[in-house]
Amino acid sequence: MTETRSRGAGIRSTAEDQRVRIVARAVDVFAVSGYKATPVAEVAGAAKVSPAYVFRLFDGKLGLFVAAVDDCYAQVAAALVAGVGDDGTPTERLERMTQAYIELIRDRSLIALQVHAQSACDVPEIKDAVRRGLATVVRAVADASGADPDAIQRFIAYGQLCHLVVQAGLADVDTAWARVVDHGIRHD
Amino acid sequence: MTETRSRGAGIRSTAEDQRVRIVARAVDVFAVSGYKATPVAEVAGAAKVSPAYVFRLFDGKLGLFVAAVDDCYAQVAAALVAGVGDDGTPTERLERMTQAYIELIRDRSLIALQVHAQSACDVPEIKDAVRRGLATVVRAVADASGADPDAIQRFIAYGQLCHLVVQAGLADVDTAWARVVDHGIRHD
DNA sequence: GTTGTGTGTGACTGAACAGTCACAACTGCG
DNA sequence: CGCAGTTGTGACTGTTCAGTCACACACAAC
Repeated sequence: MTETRSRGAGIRSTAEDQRVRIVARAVDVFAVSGYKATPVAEVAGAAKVSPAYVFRLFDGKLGLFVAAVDDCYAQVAAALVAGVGDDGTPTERLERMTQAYIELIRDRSLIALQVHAQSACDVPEIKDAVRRGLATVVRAVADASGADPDAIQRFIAYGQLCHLVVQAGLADVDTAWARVVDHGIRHD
Repeated sequence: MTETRSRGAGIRSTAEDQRVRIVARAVDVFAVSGYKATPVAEVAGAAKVSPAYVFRLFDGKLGLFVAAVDDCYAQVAAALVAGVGDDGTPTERLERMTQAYIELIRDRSLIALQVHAQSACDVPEIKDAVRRGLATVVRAVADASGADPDAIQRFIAYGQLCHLVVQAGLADVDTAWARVVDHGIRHD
């Protein structure tokens, strides 16, 4: 099978392209209603392919969702690392990462998909994907910030708070309690 | 028990008893797989009644889920307030509330259902229930602790971190990154 | 041409599930 | 007794959706 296929590194077939295209759409589409409530046909439609083709390229709906979750966490880790240089104290770097995460809210897909993945952790493969993704993010943040464990834990907790703010749409709730929760987390 | 007397304020019919019985079971059952992935029949089975009866008592599956979420947040708020006296500084009271919340993890239902509710916020009625519940909890914590807004925000963020730890089952992950995330959050 | 390989789909099947409805069984009450 | 109200269910119905499969189309190489 060392035929016309990818010699060495880099050359990918059209199917491989479609796979990444579809995963990219899957992140956005699953972000709306989550794993169980989103039909594969909806992802297929968004990617302009037939549902049958999606089932050919992925190992069932579960395989598609897991691929989307993996991609999501990879994007998050990349965005966090990209948003920080290597100057300043660990605390300052962590602060810049926090701002980078808040910027991520603008496209709420990456946030929402994490929430849906955490919610679907009763499916073992999804729980594994969440653990993998979390490991990626925590390690990336630790490496790029050099902060101590307690500070990193607070950073993750603050991220989780952002998830709540986004999902509940607290920006649209003009009450004292809502302002307590989403203080400092500004988004359109 | 007392006969089926009921005139004037508060009709205490058997149906009302069943309603609260069923909601109690719904909290536990929905906590496993969430709104969309849990059939009403499963809740009915757990409550030892027929699915048809559940549909009679509640306004569809959505009404049942919303009732469960409301009950869940009420229980959480009650547990937090119950776990704290009125002695010590606000910071100390908040610390005791944090411990009370960690105790709640023992029965993971109340935690898991919150996650599922947040995940299902694309359904307007569920988003409203989450906002209501959050309002209840934040106000209860603010009143009972007397802490300042920033401290309360940190408390909520820490709660959200607990949700992640429980859903991902980090207690079963014996790696450095997992210990960073769940440090201080001990549960069986 | 034919043969082979990879991309892509229409048309199906089968199961799960929300919601309904007619009807049973029990309870007073006149 | 018959009548009315309330609790409770079995037996449906219609829909949605995951997954499959035979087939079509493209493009090589021979």
